[in-house]
Amino acid sequence: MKSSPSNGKDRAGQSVTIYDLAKEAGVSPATVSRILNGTAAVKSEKRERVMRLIEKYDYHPNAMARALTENHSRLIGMVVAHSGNSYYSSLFAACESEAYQRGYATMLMNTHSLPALERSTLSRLCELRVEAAVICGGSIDREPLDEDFLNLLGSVRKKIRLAVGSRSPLPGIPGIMVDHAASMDLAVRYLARLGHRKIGYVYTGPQYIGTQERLTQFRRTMEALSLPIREKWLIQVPDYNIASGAEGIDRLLRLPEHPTALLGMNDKVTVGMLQGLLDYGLSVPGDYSLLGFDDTFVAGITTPRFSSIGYDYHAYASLLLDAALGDVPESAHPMTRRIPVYLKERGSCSPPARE
Amino acid sequence: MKSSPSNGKDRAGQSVTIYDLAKEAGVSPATVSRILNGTAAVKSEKRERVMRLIEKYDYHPNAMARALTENHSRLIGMVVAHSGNSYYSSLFAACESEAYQRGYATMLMNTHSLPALERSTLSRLCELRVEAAVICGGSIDREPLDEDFLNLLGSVRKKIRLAVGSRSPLPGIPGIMVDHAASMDLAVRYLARLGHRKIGYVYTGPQYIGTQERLTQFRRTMEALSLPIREKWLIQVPDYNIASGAEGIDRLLRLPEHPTALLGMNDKVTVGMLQGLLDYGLSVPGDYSLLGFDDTFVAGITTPRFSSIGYDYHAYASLLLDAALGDVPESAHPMTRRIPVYLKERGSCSPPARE
DNA sequence: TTGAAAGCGCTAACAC
DNA sequence: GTGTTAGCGCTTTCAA
Repeated sequence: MKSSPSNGKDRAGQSVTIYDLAKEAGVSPATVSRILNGTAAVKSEKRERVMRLIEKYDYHPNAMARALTENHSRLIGMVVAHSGNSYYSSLFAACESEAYQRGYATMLMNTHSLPALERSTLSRLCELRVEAAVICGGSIDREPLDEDFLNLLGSVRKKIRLAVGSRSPLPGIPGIMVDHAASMDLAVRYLARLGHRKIGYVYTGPQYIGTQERLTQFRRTMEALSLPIREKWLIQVPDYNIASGAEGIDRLLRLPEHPTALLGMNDKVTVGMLQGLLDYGLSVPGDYSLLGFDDTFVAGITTPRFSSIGYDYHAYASLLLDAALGDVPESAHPMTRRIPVYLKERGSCSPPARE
Repeated sequence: MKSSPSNGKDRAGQSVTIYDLAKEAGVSPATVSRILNGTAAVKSEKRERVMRLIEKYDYHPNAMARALTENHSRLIGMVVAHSGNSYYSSLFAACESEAYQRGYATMLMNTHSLPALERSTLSRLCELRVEAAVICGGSIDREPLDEDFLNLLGSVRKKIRLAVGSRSPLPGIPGIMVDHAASMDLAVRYLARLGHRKIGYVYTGPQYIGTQERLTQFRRTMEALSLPIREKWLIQVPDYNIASGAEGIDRLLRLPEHPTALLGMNDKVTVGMLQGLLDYGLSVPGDYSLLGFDDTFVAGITTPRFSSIGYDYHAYASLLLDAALGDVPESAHPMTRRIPVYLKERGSCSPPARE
């Protein structure tokens, strides 16, 4: 027999339930539920009485209990490599806002690109029965994909919907990804249009898909424009950070011959490159034109500011959630959608002064 | 009568339960539960059998159901003003990591400092029965505190533990806050030690507690050191952003007499100030010494880099979670703990060149 | 050691 | 319109 959980006075820390409300209002729990959800018409007199009690006790329905019966949690999990990083935090902010509008709350979890953490985080999300998880950064970006990770994704996908901020790793898991090829094409053609023929590129993480796509496209566009590709000017540095950018410049300037325009893998690397150039007493765009990728706000705070290839985080977030929440049959072909890119000019590129 | 929820073959999308495991292993659900939680000794033979099934089905216990019976969700809510902002995203990253270590998952929600969103967000967290919520930014920082908001906090506090990244707003709600007075004292004394007597300060948001504490301390320390306070050099600008910093410099340079050292409310404002100075063809620290607050990474990417007063985000996060998860009796006196500050030198301050 | 059964707070199917 | 009742998946007495 079901009896009111809090009989008589409230038990400490125990929250009010629909049974409490029902009893005090002299109606059944079902009626309270109907009022709460607008599931069916209820006599306005009773509705009034219940509403007053809801006010009085500042009643909040228990989302867990609700999720248990309705079989949906209204929760979305977002697992990123480093939420402290401005790329991920901007993307998350956009996703959170998208999710909120659709009535979902968002859990954000960091993996620091550690496979063990990726595994346990995904496991936690399964336990929480999130309705979908969005994965950005970490193993998902590796090329080729790690087999263990792929297995993990496969088994997680059986339990919860998944979408990734990368190319689709598996049938049934849609991917949304920046159009890296288009971004590189845009960058190179822009510099070429300014008159540059000698273009250098400082890049990182050859094990990541984005890097590979950009590098490939770099060669393609250079060739398409009949510009010479100098392997020495393609400089691979260890990390996605400022120090690596500076290191890239160091190595570049030691070469006998230099390019007239420079591309940096992302804004952080480009900041390092800029600092490196300035430390050598060189000027931008006087001595070198400089162009970054991602168009984060840092491109606007260096001196000089630098131009950067960017894309719309809100569009990205929106597609990511559509993909995560949408109905993607498990059998669907791997499907990757691309985010379009744009060029934000800030005056760090000009026609080459030297040959 | 209780019967296995998935009788026979798995129903689509329906997940495996302890009943399924129990039935297939030929034990009772209670036994499975005991194995899962190590609540009681179970014959290793049965344990083996169950474990194998857990593997086989990649079983994940339903955290919602568990939360419902155990009456704790292992969830923490973090509500911030703008998670895209590097101050909040760094703080969140630190909190998430702290929470994860303690076995909690974290929900991050943005309020954009909108009272309506603050209210609905807190409401949502109550429904989710998070075990604690941490509030940073928005109304919680206003001085004086809005009465409606205070009421809201009071009623939320009755349902879930609360901690705020500001001063304690109410008995029973602990506050953890940067030691703004100490930070300003450190800043002014540092400049004074370099020989500066004329110090200007560009600040924002006089309706916020941090601003007020800094401004008050600015006057105090200046007085303590017998330095002249010039009201004209205390420049109030509208926003916490780059444009405001530049505006501050504009207004300052129009004055007949100028200070030799400049303080910026936070790093973003300071970036704007730096850009403003450079735009006027002035140099740092040649013409003006410049010092910021928060020591975010932006202080290291401008040219020149600038020194800034900072504090340890991890210590901050750790105290915040201690406070949120700790046992704070509702009757406890308002209690605010302060985060110590440090000075990070990056060469943007030197002895004054002029009088 | 183990199982049966009650209950966590809510929704929904099924009467009336 | 409204109440009764049976779960949702788990933990936890209480007995055995």
